[in-house]
Order: sequence, then C-alpha cells, then structure tokens
Amino acid sequence: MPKSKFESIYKDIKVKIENEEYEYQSFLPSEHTLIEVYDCSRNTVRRAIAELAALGYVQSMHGKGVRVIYQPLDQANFTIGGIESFKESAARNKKKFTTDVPFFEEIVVDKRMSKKTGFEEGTLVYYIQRVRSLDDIAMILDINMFSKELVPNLTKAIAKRSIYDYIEKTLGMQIVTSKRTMTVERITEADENYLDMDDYDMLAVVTSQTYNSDGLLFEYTQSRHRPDFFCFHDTASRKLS
Amino acid sequence: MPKSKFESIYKDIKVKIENEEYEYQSFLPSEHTLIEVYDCSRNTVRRAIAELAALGYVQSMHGKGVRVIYQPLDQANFTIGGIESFKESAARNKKKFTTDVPFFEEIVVDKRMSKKTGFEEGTLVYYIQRVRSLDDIAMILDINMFSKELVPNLTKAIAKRSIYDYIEKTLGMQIVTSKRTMTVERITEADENYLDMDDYDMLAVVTSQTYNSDGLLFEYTQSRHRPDFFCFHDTASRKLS
DNA sequence: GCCGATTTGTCCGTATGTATC
DNA sequence: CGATACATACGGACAAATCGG
Repeated sequence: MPKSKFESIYKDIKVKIENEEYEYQSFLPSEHTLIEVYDCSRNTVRRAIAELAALGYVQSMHGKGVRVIYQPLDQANFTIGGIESFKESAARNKKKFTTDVPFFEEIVVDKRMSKKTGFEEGTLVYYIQRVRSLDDIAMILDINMFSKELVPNLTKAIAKRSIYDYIEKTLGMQIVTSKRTMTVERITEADENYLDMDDYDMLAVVTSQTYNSDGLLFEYTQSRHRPDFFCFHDTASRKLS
Repeated sequence: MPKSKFESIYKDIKVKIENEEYEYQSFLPSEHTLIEVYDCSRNTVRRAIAELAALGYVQSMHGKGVRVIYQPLDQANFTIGGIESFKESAARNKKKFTTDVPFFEEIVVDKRMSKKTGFEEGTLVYYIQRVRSLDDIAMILDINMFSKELVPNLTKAIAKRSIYDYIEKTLGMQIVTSKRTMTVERITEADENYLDMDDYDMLAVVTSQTYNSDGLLFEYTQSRHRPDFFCFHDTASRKLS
C-alpha cells in the first residue's frame, strides 16, 4: 500500500499502462486533467510521471504531452531488475529453487579485499558461498560478504533460507542503494565444483555493493550465473553531463 | 553549459564529490545551507540532489542529512553506462578504434522481426552490420536496424563514421530513452567470421531499443561483445512497487 | 523519557518560460 | 496569434525522523 499521494498516483497510472488501458504510443491525459482526476497539485502528478519515466514507462514531450512507451515483454526470462532477490525472481518465474551453503565463515577484510569490496580494512565480515539451484540444477554461485557489525548474528541456516528476509524483516534494515557491475568471465575451479556447468565455460558475473538506509556499505556480493540463466534489463534516460 | 539552475547546482556538487571535496561517507551541507550558497529555492536544491541520488553519488537520510556514497573506480574498464556510443567509450579509454561495415541494406520488417525488434510490421529499415575493432582487434559486432523514415538518407559511409553523430548533429534528433537487455550467448557463425574470438566461444549481448524525443522507436540494435571487452555499470535505488 | 532544534519528505499554490499546434 | 502542454522556479506549510540537552 502506497503511503504517499504521488506514489498511489504513480501506481494507478502504472497499472493502467500495464493493462494497456493507456496504450503503447498513446498519450496520457494532460497534467491539468490528472490534477483534477486525482485532486492534487501539479507537482504531485509531475512527481508520479517522473517515476514512470525513470522506469521507461513513459516519455514526456515538451508542449505535446506524455507518451506511453511501455511494451509488455513476452519473453519468459529471469529478469534481474531493480533490487530483487534470487528468491523473488525464481518465484515470479514459477521454478523450484533451492539454496545450499557450502561455505560460511567470519573473516577480517585485508588490504587487497578492501580495495575490491569497498569494505574498510579490518572490517569483520561474514564470508559466505551459496549455490542456487533451479529445478535441481545448480545455476548460480553467490559469494557474499556481509558486515558483521551491520548484519549481526547471521547463521548458516539464515543463509540457506533468505538473508534478505532476515535483514529486512528481523533486523528491520532498509536496503536503499545498490551499485552493480556486470562482466563475463571464464569459470574457475570453484565454479566447476559447485555449478552444473553443462558444457559452458563462461559465466555472467554481477558484483554489487549494497548500502543501507544509513548510507553504510553492508554487503558485497559476487553473483556468478550460468549464461542460460541470466538476463538483465535496464532503462536509461538522457543523462545530465 | 547547463541551461537550468538545478542542473548547474547538480553539476557543481557532482564535481566537488568527484574531486573528493565532499568525501566518501561525509554529509553534504544541509538543504538550508545549500539554498543560501546557491541562492535558490528549496525545491531547486532538492531536484539537484535527486539527480545525484539517481546516479548513486549520494543517499538522502530522513532527519539526518545527505551522505556521499560515491567512490572513484580505479579499474580502467570499458564501462557502458547511460547512453554512450562505442566511439565515446573508446575515446575515453584511449584506444585506437575502427569500424567496418560488411553489410548494409534496406529491408522491410516482417512479423517475426517485428516481435523481436518492436518495429511495426511493414516498417522500412536500414539493416546494418558493423564490426568494431580496438587496436585492430575485432571486438564487437553490431547489428543495427534504423527506421528509414526517422533516420533518412543513411549511407555506408555514415555507418562507418558515426551514426549517432549523424542522428544528433545532422538530423538534429534527440535521443531520450533507451531500453536494454543483457544476456550471454554462444557464438554464431557470423560472430566467428567477423570477430577475433581468440578462444572465446561466448559473447555478451546487449540488445537495445532507442526512442527519440517524439517517443518513437527509431533504432533496434544488438551489440555482441567479446567477453574481455565488456563491463556494464549500474546504480539502482529502491524501487516503488 | 521529553522537548526543542535541525533536517529531510510531502504537498500545495502560483508565476513565468518555452515548445507545440 | 492564442490556446494548450510541459519545464523551471519560488515560497510556504506541515509531517516525520534524528539528535542533543
């Protein structure tokens, strides 16, 4: 349930677009109209539209209107958009998923690690390796590092279940920003040991740093995906230089 | 040169962050302070800060302040962020780049193509294949489709030079939104023919649809990258459901 | 624990500029 | 030219979160 006004307007329009009540290439009602429909100020509808534009749902055109550019994607792919967990992703695609935790330890971040992960040297972290399977095929190897200070009392059982559930529901911590880098890399021995690589010899690798609501880095993760289970979707708007 | 006030404020703060005048993990001056510094309204500074947050430079915290979470990346990687052309990317990385155009034709989009590209069935498009080389190594195979109606008079020579220059400078068309999907795929015969694949047998594939300032789809591109020349960077903030 | 000062979040109304038709 | 539509900017009001005394 949206708590703010602009958010509920955003959602209402978003649903209408997804249901093609507002069709691809058509124009939204004008701001003036939307103000009356939702009984709010101009800033508020503009805020909602800005969110939709950031999502790639609409595009504003000066003096003309706001055009819908959303097209439903027919591919039954595993999309890793926004900040979404493996579990959510799998559930949405109706696959049976399991997680194994072959490695779970506490380590201290050294200089080399610090440079790679962004954690300060000397930080105590949980170092976890997790194998994610879909329909019993080991598809993803996750290498997680969580700050012990910010994510305390992590256990192997929690890692097997859902770390994000624990972080959000039990610790009440909010995940706000996530920086990601995607590359394609050759497999390592660890990959070969843990994953069902079929005859693939390369992996899609997503490394991410995640910040909590205090703006503190609490997670560094390297997620190594078998190529056939990997699809990343993205929308970019004009960037300010 | 920024034309709007919020944009110049955005840029000023952005530079200060990049120069570490505002350090990683430190707080920006309060909105109240920034209002006085830049002599503007609260909305205007908030707009600038919102842009910086969208870029992953800062993170706002209710009741506390705005924390800098930008870290300079030391990797000399080829980053394909925002909407950036191959040429810009190569230039930024100080490599010698060349483009060959082994295929250049006009075709009509059929039903199958339409579903894949988003162009309407029957649209007349330029179908172009381009091979991009860095320091004389063929690294990227681009398969472009441009609407002939929206991008008229395209020639092989322009394709060899820079299509984006032509679109922006000659046609005066503005590129606004770009939707992208990234996957990892096995190489095809065409890849093998055109690219220096070394001993790689897979490619990073970026497919993108690009919309102009009228909200019309004018380009569909599939960009096939050799894995060692591929790095994608991204920042995600909490998404509204 | 309370209270007040500070800081960010949401929302409103209005004015002016600029692009489109 | 005027009407319509989006873009930018200002100022003010109240809410909510944080922090220090």
